Amino acid sequence: MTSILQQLQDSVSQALVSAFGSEFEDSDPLVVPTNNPQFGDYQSNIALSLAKPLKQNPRAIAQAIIDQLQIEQMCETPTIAGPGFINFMVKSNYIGKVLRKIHSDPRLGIETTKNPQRIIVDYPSPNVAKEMHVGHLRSAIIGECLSRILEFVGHDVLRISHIGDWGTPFGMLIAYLREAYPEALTSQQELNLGELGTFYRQAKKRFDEDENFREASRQAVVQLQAEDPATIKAWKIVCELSSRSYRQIYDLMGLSTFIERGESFYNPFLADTLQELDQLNLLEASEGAMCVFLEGFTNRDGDPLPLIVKKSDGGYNYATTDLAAIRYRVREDKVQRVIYPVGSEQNNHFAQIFQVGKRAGWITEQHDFVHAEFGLVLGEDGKKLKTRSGEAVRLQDLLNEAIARVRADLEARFAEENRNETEEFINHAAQVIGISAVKYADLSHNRVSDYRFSYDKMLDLKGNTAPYLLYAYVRVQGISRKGNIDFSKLSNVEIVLEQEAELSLAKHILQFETNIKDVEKDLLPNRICLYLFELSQKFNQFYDQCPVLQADEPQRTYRLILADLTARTIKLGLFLLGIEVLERM
RNA sequence: GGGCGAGUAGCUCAGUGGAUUAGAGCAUUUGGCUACGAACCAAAAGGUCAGGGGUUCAAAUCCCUUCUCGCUCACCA
Repeated sequence: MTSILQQLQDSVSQALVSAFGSEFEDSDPLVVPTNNPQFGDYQSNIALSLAKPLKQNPRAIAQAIIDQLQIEQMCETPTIAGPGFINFMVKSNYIGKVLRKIHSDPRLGIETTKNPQRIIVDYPSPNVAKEMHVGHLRSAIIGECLSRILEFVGHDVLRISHIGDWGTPFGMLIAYLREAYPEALTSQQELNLGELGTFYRQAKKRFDEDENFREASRQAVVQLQAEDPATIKAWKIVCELSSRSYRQIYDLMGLSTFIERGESFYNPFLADTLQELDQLNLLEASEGAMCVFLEGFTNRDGDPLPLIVKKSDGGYNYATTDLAAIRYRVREDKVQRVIYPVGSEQNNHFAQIFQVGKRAGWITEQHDFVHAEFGLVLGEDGKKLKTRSGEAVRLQDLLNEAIARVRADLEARFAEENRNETEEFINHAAQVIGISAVKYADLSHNRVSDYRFSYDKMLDLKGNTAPYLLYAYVRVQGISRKGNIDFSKLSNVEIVLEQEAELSLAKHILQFETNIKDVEKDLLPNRICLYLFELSQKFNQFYDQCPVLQADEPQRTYRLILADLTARTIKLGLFLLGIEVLERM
C-alpha cells in the first residue's frame, strides 16, 4: 500500500496545482518527516521555496495550500509554523487502521516498484590469484545487501561475480604449479596441492626472488591468453583450488548464489571490443601499447592520461576486460543498471572505464553504471587493517575470531545465569551473532567513509550493534513463548494507541518503506541500520512501559500485534542486510 | 603537482538547504528488576560542526579559499 509519506506528497502536489495552477504539477512538494516530534510527524517546506517565484508571503502560500488539501482521514488539520512550514500530525486511529492492514501482509505493506529494471550487482569478485582477505569483506557484505534490497523492491537482479581469473598474477600461479607439481598436469586424478594460502605464499616467494621465474610467469600469461591447451589445464587446476576455498567463506557468510562470470568469460570478446573502439577512432598507439586517451585525466607531468587496453607485450589487462564486460552487459544482458561495490581506491579506474564506455556509445542515457564505492577497513589504530606481521588479515581468520569471541561471551553468560544450553545451540548462536556483528558493523557505517574495525564495538550488546537488534527480536519471541501465542492467529482487533510509547513505535513501523526506497536510490544501507536501531529502541521503551501479556483485552491483542509487527520488521530488515535472526539467544 | 574523499562531543559515528536547544551510541556519574528475558529502561554531563570568506529569510549541509589526513596518478587487479 502507498506509504503515508507518499500519500502526503501526492496530496500536497495536488493542492499546489489547485491553488496555483498546473505549472506546479512537477514541483517537488518537499514533504519530509520532521526532525523534532514537537512539530508533528511530517512537514512541507514548499511554501518557503515558492515565496520568491510567487512573490507572496510564505505563510499566505502555506494557507492557500492547506485550504486545498484533502487529508482529513489521515491527518489532523495542518498547522503553519515559523516562517511558513506546514506541519502534519497523523491521526492515531489512521495509523491503527494501516497497522491492521499490513499485519496480514507478508511484505508488511511494502509495495514493489512500478518501474522494474534489470540490474547487475557485481560482487564479491575476488581475485583468484590472491587469497580472500579483509579487502573482500565489504564488497561481499555490501553487494549482498544491495542485491537483496533491489530484489525485494521488485527488480530483476543478476548477481555476477566478476572474478579475476585471467590476469597477470595468474601467470605466477601457473608457473609455480608447473615447477612444484608437474605431475598435476599429466595425472588424471586430482592432486592435493595443499592449503591454498600456502600455495600462494610459496608462488609469491618464488616470484619475488627469481628473475627467471618472473619471466616464466609472464610467458604463462601470454600462453594463457593464447589459449594454449596445456596452460589452460593448469589454469583450471588453480581456479578449482581457489574456488573450493572461496566456497567455504561464502557459505560461512551466508551469501546468495551468484553467477560466476570472471574475466576469462570475456576473453573471446576482447578483440572485438578493441576493434570497435578503433572504428570509433578512440584507439591510439603509444609507447607500444594501445590506448584510449582520457578526457580530464592527466599524469604527474600534466600530460593526458591513457587507458591502456592492450599492453606492449600484446596482452590485455583489466581495463580491457571491464570494457568488454560493460559492452556485454548492455548488449547481451540488456541491463539498465550496473552496480559495482568496490573500494574507493578504484575511483579513477571506474571513472575511466565509464568514460570510455560512454564515448563508445555502450553506456547511454538509458543506463546507470554506478561505482558504489566504499572506504577502507581500518584497524583500531586508524591505519589500514593488517596482521601483526603486516599482512592483510585473512577473511577466514577475521570471521572465526568474531565467532570465537561471541562463543566465549555466551559461555560466560550462561554459566553466570545457570543456563544449560546444548553445544549445538551455543555453536549456532555464536556463529549467527558473530557473522551478524561483522556484517552489521560494516553496513551501519556510511559506505563511502573508512571505518574502524573493532570486535569490542561490534559485539557490544548495547548501542547500534547486531546483538542489540537481535535481542529486541528475541524479546518478542520470548513473549510468544511465555504466553503461548501464535502471532499468525491473532484476532483483528482495533488498534487504539493511547500510550506515547505505543504511538511512537507504531509510527516508526510505518516508516520502513520510505527507508527502503531511499536505499534503492542512493545505495546507502546504513539508513536501514539506523532505522532498525531506532525501531529496536522504541520497542524496548514500549516493552518497558506497556505490559503485554498482563494487559486486558482488547489491549492485550493489539499490543501483541504491535510486538509481532516489530519483530517481523526487524526480521525483514535484517534479512535485507543479509543477516539472520535467532529465536532465543 | 593533478584528481577524488574525509575533518562534527573524550572515543566511534549519524546528519547532502530549514524551526531559539546540531543528534545517537560508547565511556563517565546517578536512578529503576515481588511486571513478558535488566543482553533493558530513565536521567545528568559533554560541541566556536578544522580555520576564514561568500550566497540566502535560513548553511554542518551550497560556492570560494587555507590547513590537516587518506586513497590515487601508463602497461597489477
